[in-house]
Amino acid sequence: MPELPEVETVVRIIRPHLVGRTITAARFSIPRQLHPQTPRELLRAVKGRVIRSVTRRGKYILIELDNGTLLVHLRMTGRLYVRPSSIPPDPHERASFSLDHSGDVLALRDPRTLGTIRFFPAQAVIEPLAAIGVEPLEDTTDFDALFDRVTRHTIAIKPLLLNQTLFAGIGNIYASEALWQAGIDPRKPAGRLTRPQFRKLADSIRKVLLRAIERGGSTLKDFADPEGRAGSYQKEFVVYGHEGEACSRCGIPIVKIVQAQRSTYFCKGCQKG
DNA sequence: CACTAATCCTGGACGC
DNA sequence: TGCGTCCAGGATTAGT
Repeated sequence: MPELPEVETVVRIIRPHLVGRTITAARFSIPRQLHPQTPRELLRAVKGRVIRSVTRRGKYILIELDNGTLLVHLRMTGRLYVRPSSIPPDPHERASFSLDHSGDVLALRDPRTLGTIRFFPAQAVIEPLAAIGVEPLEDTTDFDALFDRVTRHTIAIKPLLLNQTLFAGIGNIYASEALWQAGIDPRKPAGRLTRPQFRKLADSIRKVLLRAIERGGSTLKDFADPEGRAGSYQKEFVVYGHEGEACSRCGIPIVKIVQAQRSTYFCKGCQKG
């Protein structure tokens, strides 16, 4: 479910409810989601610890404690939210952390149980983040270096955008949307992108993601922000899910293809670059 | 490196 | 109403 804008939305909303709070208890119903740790080990690591910060890196959520970091990934259907303990847990709630004082609960709802939670001690390397690529919204990127890395590949640009070691946080929806914005054929081999094309693509990615964050992310089936409100960016999808409809730029019907076992939506009329 | 398929799962949509 | 099939925002791995 969640790509960068949805994860960013979640982080912004839960952060003020979490920072400074102490975790007093925790429950986990699907041990596999904690692998390689056990529920007992994770509980022992977090109980009594104070939450220092809540941040995002790519699609990962980092909950920094006074003794280490909880690394949460929502995968396809995960939702992370804070609820009052007076509200009963959703049937699909797979993990919960009780917080001191207000009686709030930080909860992971995840019907497909593909999401993950892991704890890394303070001095440990957070290995899943080691190879994560550049943050698309930050302007500190060494553009030439990234261009060189991207154009080293021969695979099509769209599936390459899903590779988290280049741009971090782009998922299946925003990959299609950004390529349409940039007028680039998703089937084009990455190595054949010109420097101006890649520049335009990077700009389009930033614009699409920023706009989606403004809209509170996209809501398809499972995503709602932690306060239960839905994001609305899906109303602005130009190609994703619009197979057969006329392209808003050139009028040619949007087509759906499959690349690397994932759906890609694009316009053959105006994505010829 | 790249392509393909399979895997981890549940549930909603759709066709009959 | 019920059942079978397909599909889904992600990521990893095995085999070719």
